[in-house]
Amino acid sequence: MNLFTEIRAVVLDAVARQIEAGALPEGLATQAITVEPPRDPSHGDMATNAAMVLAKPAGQKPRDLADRLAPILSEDARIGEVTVAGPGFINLRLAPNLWSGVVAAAIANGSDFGRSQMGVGQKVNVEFVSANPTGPLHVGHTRGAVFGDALASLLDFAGFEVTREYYINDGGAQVDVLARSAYERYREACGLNPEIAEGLYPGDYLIPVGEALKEKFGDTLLDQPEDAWLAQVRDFATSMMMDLIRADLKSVGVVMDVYYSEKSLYGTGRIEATLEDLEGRGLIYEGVIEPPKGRVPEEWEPRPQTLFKSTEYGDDTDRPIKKADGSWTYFAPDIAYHKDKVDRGFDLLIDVLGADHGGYVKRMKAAVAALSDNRVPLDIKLCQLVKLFKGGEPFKMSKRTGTFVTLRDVVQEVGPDVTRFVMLTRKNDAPLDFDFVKVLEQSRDNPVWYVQYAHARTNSLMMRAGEAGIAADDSALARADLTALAHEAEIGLIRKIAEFPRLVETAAHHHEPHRVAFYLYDLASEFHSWWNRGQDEPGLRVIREEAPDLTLARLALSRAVQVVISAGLGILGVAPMKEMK
RNA sequence: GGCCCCGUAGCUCAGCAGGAUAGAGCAACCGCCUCCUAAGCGGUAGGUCAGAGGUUCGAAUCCUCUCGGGGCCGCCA
Repeated sequence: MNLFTEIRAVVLDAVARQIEAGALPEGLATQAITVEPPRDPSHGDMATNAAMVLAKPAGQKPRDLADRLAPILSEDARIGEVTVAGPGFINLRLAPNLWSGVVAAAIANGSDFGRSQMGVGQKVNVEFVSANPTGPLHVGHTRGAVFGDALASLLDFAGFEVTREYYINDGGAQVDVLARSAYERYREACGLNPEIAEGLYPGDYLIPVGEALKEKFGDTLLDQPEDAWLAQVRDFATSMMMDLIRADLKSVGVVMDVYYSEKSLYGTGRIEATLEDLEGRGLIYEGVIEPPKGRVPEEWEPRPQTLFKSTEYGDDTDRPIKKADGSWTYFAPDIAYHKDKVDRGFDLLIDVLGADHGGYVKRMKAAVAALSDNRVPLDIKLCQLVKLFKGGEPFKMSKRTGTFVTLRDVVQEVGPDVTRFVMLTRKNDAPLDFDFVKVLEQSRDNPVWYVQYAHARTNSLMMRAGEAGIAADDSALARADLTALAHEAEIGLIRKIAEFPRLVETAAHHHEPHRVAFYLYDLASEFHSWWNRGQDEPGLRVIREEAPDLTLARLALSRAVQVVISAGLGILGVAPMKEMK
């Protein structure tokens, strides 16, 4: 239930009636008409810009139009006072029972409060993390993992049918490097000295892989030429790395629906077929790329390559799909992979990538546009860097020695819930500061703690009620007389709760889960504020044994807040806390 | 040289699909604990929304340009 769309329908109906009566011309565009909370609550509960939007196409003055719409709107039982203000805003005061209805709806729907049908069951594929299967996930991947997962949950909540997907880059040169690195660890496990040459992966996490190789192959791979062992060691190591990555993801609460192997595309003719498809559209040709201007590489030599005409779809230059030696570039199988997503019937594709992939965005969008005849949109969300701090001091990591801060390090230090929430308190395209000390601080400038505290407080109120012998289960709360909630702080809180369904839809529309985190912080703030009023004015306390009806109504409001926090945290993948330790 | 992202209060950042007087936290200052968790709450102060044009009844928001910060730019993925 979204009160704003409900009232917008009333406005649109009023406009339609004006058209019927001949007071407005037919065929007016109404998409731009909005119903939203006014910035200043004294203006009313909701405001619509209908008169201003329609004034020009209708050839009428906005005030006149508003004056005619106002009486029609006030006929609706859900609307109380209607006023026209400023350049032509129509301010609406809602019937009191609409507000109390919000509290009742929240309690009745529980953690499903705010679910939307906006997605109308459209199929969305969210591809995220997709880290090379060559080692454990690090902090940067963590942000992508959390962001992608929360975005997927958000879209699910908004009525889309969501698939979480991981693309395993197991087809390129990096898995050969992995194999060679693992082979050295295998030699080490066999009692030899490993020779970890420049360019190999030096990390300790390959030691168990070496041991497992010995377990499986004994010493049969020793002193064999690379050709003899590369393929099997590669597959073995890749598979172990994926087990590691799956476990990493699970430790932050991320579970993928699909793991899609790049290698599985090779030798199936899928890549070739995809390129034939593009060729059939005249988008593949042999050509020479211009060197990048202003930054000509040292040894630039023009060479003919197989190119994809991505400039047809807004890219800056055409892109190679084959290397000089005739093998595929990374781009070719990736096009086939995205074609596969289109063929699987997704209506919307979302790729979550690191910011260093910025140059990749246009070509991939071009490819998907071409392959789907512009039917399937591809949105690419780039996640910016995570800067680590410890108590305000930059937390340096050394890439040279192969020690980097891993996802596991972060989760072990602060826990999955804090990791997730903090990573979502910034929009994806802004850099994020992550301070191991600050995120655990118990203060208002730590949003995780503050929101959890609000939830715990609502829980504590329920406990107190129980101790006082007040039945405060949901069925009892459903019978509360909510008209008792008349104080401005209470109405303000209810307003905030009423915004939640609308917020879910806008956040989902923009593919921006961080909006949920900010909303929860605001809601928590209003709740703490209300609670604290009871400190100064005992009459405003939630639990007042001498006023059972009022107590019940306020407990219902607290419960509604609890439900919304819980639903919002659910989208972010964070477990609400029942008490603060 | 080109492309992408960013520029909002001293600091860190929000700003809802263009709407009314631009918001929050921190830092500063002033108040509030015999009282449902003061790990908190209330209040004061603080901004030419980088700059200049344009579109619009209306621009922090959309378009163009300039300046500043970051990222990317064939044979890596």
